Amino acid sequence: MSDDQVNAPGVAPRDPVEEAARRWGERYPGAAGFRALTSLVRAYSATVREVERALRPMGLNLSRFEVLLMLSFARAGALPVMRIRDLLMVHGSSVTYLVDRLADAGWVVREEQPGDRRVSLVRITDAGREVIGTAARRLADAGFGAFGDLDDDDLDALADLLGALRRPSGAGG
Amino acid sequence: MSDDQVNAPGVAPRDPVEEAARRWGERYPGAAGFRALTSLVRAYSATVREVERALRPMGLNLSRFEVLLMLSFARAGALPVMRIRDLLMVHGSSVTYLVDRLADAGWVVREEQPGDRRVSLVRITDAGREVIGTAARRLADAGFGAFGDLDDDDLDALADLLGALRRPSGAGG
DNA sequence: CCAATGTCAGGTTGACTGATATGC
DNA sequence: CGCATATCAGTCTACCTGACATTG
Repeated sequence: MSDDQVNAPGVAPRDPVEEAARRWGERYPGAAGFRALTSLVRAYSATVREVERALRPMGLNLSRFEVLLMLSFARAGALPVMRIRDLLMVHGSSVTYLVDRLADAGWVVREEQPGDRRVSLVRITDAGREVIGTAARRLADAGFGAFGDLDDDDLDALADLLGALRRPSGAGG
Repeated sequence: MSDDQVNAPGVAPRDPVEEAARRWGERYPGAAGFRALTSLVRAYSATVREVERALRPMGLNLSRFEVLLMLSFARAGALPVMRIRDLLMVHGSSVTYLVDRLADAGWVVREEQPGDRRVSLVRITDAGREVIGTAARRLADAGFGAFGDLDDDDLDALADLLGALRRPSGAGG
């Protein structure tokens, strides 16, 4: 196994991820885990790049899109900052930053929550609903990055497997 | 599919990703694609957080780990900047930045490539080989984030599906 | 007083764009 | 000359920590 670019007969590991996984297996344990990790990282970066290209003309990136979408899905049309933080699995101060940007664009407003004045409710505006509707359809048209290349069965299987990663069975978090 | 989204009083909320996917399906096309995209984003962020926690004690993060690992896998022990860029699917200037950090730590050195003085070869040092060996075993011990919760069949299936995402079949780029 | 919510300031990371040298 | 390689300057995102005011 000392070939750099020479492929053994019948096998063509031209993909850098497969090549790296093979070399990992020669030296370290957990080659399947390494291959999955590397695939995840590359797929993420390729996908986010595509998705943000589709969103950019509307003044959105993926994080802002997600905040706005969650607000548009909320029955009350508004969510507390802490709730957005939990839904998106980001830091509280990141939510403050994101909401600032969305408020600059006029897509959300902050308001008090009656009954608990510590809470700052983030409410989507009509302009926000308009841009999120356009953005959602554009994103679907763009096939969600490269997800358009997969059929629904593959997409479901992928989402199921990925779901196990964000719900760690152990004591992680 | 399931109509049991009703929240009985006191019942824990369901998975936010599944909830969002359901609402997407009520309004927009491509619910399976949206679900897969959202799962990817959440799984990535949870996984990278775990992985970087495991690497941090050695002064590495995921990007630096990957550069050093690719160098340790290269037969010549060195790669041109452009080759690293292609392997990691990042910008050339990002590679310059990463190599600066690795060189600061004494894990790589830059040298000229004989025959083409435009090219700057990045070579891993003995110290670099030492740290990458330690880091690789620690990462495997840590289960590659939450990948340790999946068996090899699931990991292979996941990597296969993710592999399709980084090899766009369409006219995308 | 203590706990929770949210904002803010300051520092760090790393990715991107665009403008350069430099060499083929 | 065009083209490729790599670096650099400047910008932007988003994270983190810790402090703080406000409220329950």
